[in-house]
Amino acid sequence: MGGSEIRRTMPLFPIGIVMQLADLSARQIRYYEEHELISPARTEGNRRLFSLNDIDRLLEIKDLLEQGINMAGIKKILAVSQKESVERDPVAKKPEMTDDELRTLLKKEMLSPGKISRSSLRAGDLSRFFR
DNA sequence: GTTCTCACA
DNA sequence: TGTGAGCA
Repeated sequence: MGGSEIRRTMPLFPIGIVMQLADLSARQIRYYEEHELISPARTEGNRRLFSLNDIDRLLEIKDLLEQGINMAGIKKILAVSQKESVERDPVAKKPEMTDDELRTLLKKEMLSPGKISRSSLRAGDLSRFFR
């Protein structure tokens, strides 16, 4: 296991930030959670906290959804992705997205068309990820 | 101000 | 999926 794994699973972002990064409504994000497509952590106050992995998954879900795949299908595909990373030979090299690639993807999301109002984001939340 | 759950003129 | 209510 790479030490970067903990960085990706570390609960960091509230739903508001995730909404902007993944360009999904809070309703959708919560809906996907209900269907166990994601499982964000919770604060003591019951607020959801998403990790980079959660966001990565959300983007994947969004992608599949735009391809016309329904919840059942996505759930299945995501399950396979999970299974593959688990069954993946521990010794073998993992053809997985690197942290850097993930950051690049998120950065791209922030700067993608329609997100000119991203100024509020630079304030803190992600600043340390895109130094 | 933000997020949460619940419910639907 | 959106939206609004009523809380914390």
